[in-house]
Amino acid sequence: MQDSIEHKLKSQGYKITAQRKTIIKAFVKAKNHLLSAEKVYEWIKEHERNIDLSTIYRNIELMMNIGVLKKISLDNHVDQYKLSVTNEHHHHIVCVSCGKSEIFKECPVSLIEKSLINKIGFTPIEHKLEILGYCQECTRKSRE
Amino acid sequence: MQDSIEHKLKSQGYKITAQRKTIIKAFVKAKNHLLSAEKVYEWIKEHERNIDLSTIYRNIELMMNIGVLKKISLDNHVDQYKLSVTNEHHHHIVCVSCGKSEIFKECPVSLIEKSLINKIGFTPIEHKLEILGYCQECTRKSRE
DNA sequence: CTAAGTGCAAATCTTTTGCAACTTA
DNA sequence: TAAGTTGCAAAAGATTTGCACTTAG
Repeated sequence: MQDSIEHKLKSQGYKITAQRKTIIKAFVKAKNHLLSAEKVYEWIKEHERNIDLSTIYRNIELMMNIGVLKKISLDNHVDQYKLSVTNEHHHHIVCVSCGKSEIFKECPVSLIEKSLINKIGFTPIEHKLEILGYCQECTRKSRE
Repeated sequence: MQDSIEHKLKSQGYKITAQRKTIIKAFVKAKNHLLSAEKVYEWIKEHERNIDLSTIYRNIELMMNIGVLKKISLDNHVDQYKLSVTNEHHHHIVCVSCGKSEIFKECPVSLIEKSLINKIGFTPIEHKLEILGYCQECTRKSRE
């Protein structure tokens, strides 16, 4: 995991710095818990040396660009992130209490709400579904 | 619409001020387009008198609290809002190009992605689905 | 009249950016 | 050594707050 991400960075011409390693490590350790930039910063400050927040933001962006990190914005003005190595389409079940998230690949909501979630003991209290794309008019305009 | 919202405010002991009326009007006029606080501010500045941004924020929060406004956070650090009078469970299809949104009540994603969306000419490019609730552990803890 | 609401200015909070100094390959 | 990266400080952008003044009921 750590290695494969570093390899991916290296293969795209990015340098492997101590800071980068540490930031990746923080996400690997977090497993499926969502981390905000601030949380990453604090984890690193506690477990390793200090890394500037701006460095963390820059590397989070980098990791998103190379496709190993996914952003999840809830409604609280703090972006959260987690590693996402698979290319398969999937969604996340996020615990609003502890921040832990799990991946599910069976997309339709009906499956989710009924069996899938109950099967793992998750108590859904709310779900957000936004479908982004182009409406009829904008689809037409973009063709012109 | 305008009246029913004002009535709801009044019935809960809030005063009907000129500013409040105008803010509601902006959302009513916007129909199903999402509006950010800034957009509301600009619309009002253009069509009516000036209202301070803080007043707009305070009233947006108020309207969310009484359940007539819904917040939709996309990934761009700008909260957007739209009137939501129905109590029925529903989701939104949001055009990333023009900001127009539509409600759909048939929830399962499979329906959405297949027929429903194509039926209305919407071109989905991405969809966000977050299910919020409590994971197994937190569910257990909350029972204790 | 008086509690609620507004405008203004300043504060907060998250995220971004410019730049000089420092590393990695 | 050169291009990429970092830390620091400052900026930016969205949202919130304190407070004196104003207004709806």
